[in-house]
Amino acid sequence: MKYAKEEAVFEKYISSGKLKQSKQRKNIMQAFLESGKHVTAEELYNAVKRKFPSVGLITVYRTLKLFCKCGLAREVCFENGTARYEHLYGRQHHDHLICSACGKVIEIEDPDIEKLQDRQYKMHGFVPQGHRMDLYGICRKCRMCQR
Amino acid sequence: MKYAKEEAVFEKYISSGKLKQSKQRKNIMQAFLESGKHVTAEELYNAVKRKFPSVGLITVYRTLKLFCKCGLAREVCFENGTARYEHLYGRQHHDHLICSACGKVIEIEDPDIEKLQDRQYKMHGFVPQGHRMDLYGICRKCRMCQR
DNA sequence: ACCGAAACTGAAAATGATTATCATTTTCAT
DNA sequence: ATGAAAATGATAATCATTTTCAGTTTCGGT
Ligand SMILES: [Mn+2]
Ligand SMILES: [Mn+2]
Ligand SMILES: [Zn+2]
Ligand SMILES: [Zn+2]
Repeated sequence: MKYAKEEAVFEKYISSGKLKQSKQRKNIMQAFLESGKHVTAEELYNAVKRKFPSVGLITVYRTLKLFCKCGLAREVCFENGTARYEHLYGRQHHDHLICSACGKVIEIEDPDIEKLQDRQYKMHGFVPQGHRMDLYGICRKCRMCQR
Repeated sequence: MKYAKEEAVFEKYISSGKLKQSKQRKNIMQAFLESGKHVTAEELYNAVKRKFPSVGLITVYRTLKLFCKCGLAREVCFENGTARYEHLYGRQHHDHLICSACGKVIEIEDPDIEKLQDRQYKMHGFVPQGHRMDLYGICRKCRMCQR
């Protein structure tokens, strides 16, 4: 159905390794695909539990790791320590603009910045492996309300 | 002596609040100023202990927080979760280029990137509060050795 | 459909970095 | 010198994440 492609990616990953399918994994995948962006392991766990009360938080952690390995998810950590997972399938690389007041996250893609980052890699003789750029600020709405 | 200015900043901060001086703080400050860049609380603790075995790790944590508050240090976290503290006094804002293989950290300042970041803030109606940009890659030396 | 090895699960315990508690010690203005 | 306020450090608590391990499930032969 709606997420056939994502499910195919995961199944391919499962069968290409010596991994096995399980209903827990299917349920967690389902909940992940339906979840909003940038979920916490715990948030996803709560979402799954609503429909499938038997799944454990530990399995959610393990399954999120699998999603990352097969390219369906990416782990991102903002300033507080907790890891968040975002959908990666069919998405471009992007960075984040975060409101420190309300936590809203805006995804930004700026090819000009990426070019300049490449310039830095070249200048220092590094082979790029990936980067993170998080811009923190206060959004318009929070400026209106707060004071 | 060598770090008179930094010490002055700290003393001013101490006396302007209702804080008090202590030999532990002096020792930790000493060790911090002499330390390399981007130390861990634990690394600093070990360095201090060599000269002053009585200081506790807890006090190192607390004192590092003070350094951050008075502008002598900045907390930075790279991809592994542990916090690192870098010298901030008399330093410009900068970002980091990190070798994923050997952990080497290169500090980069790129006004062009900063300009583009500001453009993003403006485009989305955010008031900037601070950002982090970490570029991960493999350095030249690591490419030679490793394979 | 059956088997068994290998993988998966989840509860409980372990981890590791950091923080809170609190009784004792130290600082510093009076 | 004195005492209130702050600092210290041992211990215990957090909190997110990982490890362990015994019981359960999957799946490729049969
Ligand atoms: Mn995102
Ligand atoms: Mn630095
Ligand atoms: Zn906001
Ligand atoms: Zn290197």
